[in-house]
Amino acid sequence: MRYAGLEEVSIVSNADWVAEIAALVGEPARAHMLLALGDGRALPAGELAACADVTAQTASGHLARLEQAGLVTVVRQGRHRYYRIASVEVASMLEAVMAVAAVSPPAVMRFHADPVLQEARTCYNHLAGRLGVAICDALVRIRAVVLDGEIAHVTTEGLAFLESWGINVSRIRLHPACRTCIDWSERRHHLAGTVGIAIHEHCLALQWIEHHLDSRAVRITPTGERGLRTVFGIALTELR
Amino acid sequence: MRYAGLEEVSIVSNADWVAEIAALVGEPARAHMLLALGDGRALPAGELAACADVTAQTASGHLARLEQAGLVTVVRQGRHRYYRIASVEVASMLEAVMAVAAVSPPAVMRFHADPVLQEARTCYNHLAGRLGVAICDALVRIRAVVLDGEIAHVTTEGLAFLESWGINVSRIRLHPACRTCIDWSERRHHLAGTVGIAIHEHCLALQWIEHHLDSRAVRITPTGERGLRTVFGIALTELR
DNA sequence: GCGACGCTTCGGCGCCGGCCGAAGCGTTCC
DNA sequence: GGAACGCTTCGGCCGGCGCCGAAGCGTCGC
Repeated sequence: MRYAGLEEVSIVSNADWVAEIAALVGEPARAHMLLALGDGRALPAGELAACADVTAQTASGHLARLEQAGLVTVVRQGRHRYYRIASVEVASMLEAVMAVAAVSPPAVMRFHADPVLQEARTCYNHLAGRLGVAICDALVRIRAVVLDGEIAHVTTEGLAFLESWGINVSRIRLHPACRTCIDWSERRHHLAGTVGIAIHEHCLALQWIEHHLDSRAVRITPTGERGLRTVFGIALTELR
Repeated sequence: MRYAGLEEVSIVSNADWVAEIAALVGEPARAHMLLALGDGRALPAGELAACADVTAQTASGHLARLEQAGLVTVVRQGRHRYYRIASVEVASMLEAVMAVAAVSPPAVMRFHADPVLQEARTCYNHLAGRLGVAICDALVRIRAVVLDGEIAHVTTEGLAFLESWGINVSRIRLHPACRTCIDWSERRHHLAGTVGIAIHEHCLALQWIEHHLDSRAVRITPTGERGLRTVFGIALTELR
């Protein structure tokens, strides 16, 4: 039966294109390179080849395909070609695949809970891992934030707290809520969106964290260790 | 240099697992079957084989791999085996891949804008396509909802509107905000999360929409056509 | 100007995975 | 009880893809 011109139509070619995009990620060397770029940085082709443990020729071929499909962008700088994740959509897709990988059944569970990435890392533009989850938990504990499914609502106390910590909350005050990510390593939530990005950027500005040179892992500095304990009540030992 | 026991460690085995999950989606026959299940329904293996245009043996092998990896679950009912998407994470991953596929560069753009799926479909548990986007736009127009990146905030007027339409807003009132999805077919937002689900379920309850028997497409009934015009100011012609 | 470096292109090889025909198992209907 | 149906398992074939050595191009440092 038909309504208003609706017809029964196959979704064939969309599935083919979805398969093509997923297949680009579904090859270990390419996945390594994409995840290496996962924290938003730009890396040269040689370094990506090393990440993936393949030769420059192999890496070059893979990167060409990723670029043609729009998953990465490339900028030439002298003899170097710097690659980066092309869009937030691509980064989100990688996190989504990781979220699925993290909840795979124990029988085939081979997802390596890398202690360093579990402890603190960036999730494209915000903090993730145990640090990200601990900050989220601390904000919930002091009722700065209320979790509701995939949304985190910032309370009036929360705005005051963030402001006293030094974050400019003028934009957050307009819409005191943000997205959360399901953290694949902890299987709990960390803050994403406007609040998550603001916290990440503020931790960098305070030099509480440093970005690892060649990994998504994030280093917590001694200053950061003290600050996390003082401001959030987070002991570094609880992140290990 | 090291801080607090942090060590430089490769992310090798995580990438391998991400590649394995993505590769499961990255094969056209499996992608067809997964997308066929994308609206949350359960389908028997034979029907999935037909969706993917492969024999029962081929479909059986693919489904076994999907089940082993935890992407689908299976329930036996007599001689039939009914498969469904295993979790919200898997559904989100499929949407994330589709979002990337939709924004691929024009040079390799082969994503088929299926008119039926573009018009109205379900996105796992909420409305998507032109209908989903039109409802979102209408709510923004009457200031029932304010968009802020990936978050949609429900205003006081919005709560009143939804309540007068017949939705129980007691839960939404607690946290008047929800997630949005980037609609791959329209490249604009539609409402997901609590509000998106509530709207989808209410449209079903009012019999404004019907689920298509073997597709993610959603049928808009004559009752729905009138209701959409009356309540939301949406003409069916603007959805075609 | 020349050598070194970063990276790309070309061509070839080997392996893996998707396919289906045949056979088999469990369930249902007559 | 036997035929039909839904689906799984087995075995084999074939095409595609990932790999790298060799060669080449553009850039940079001395």
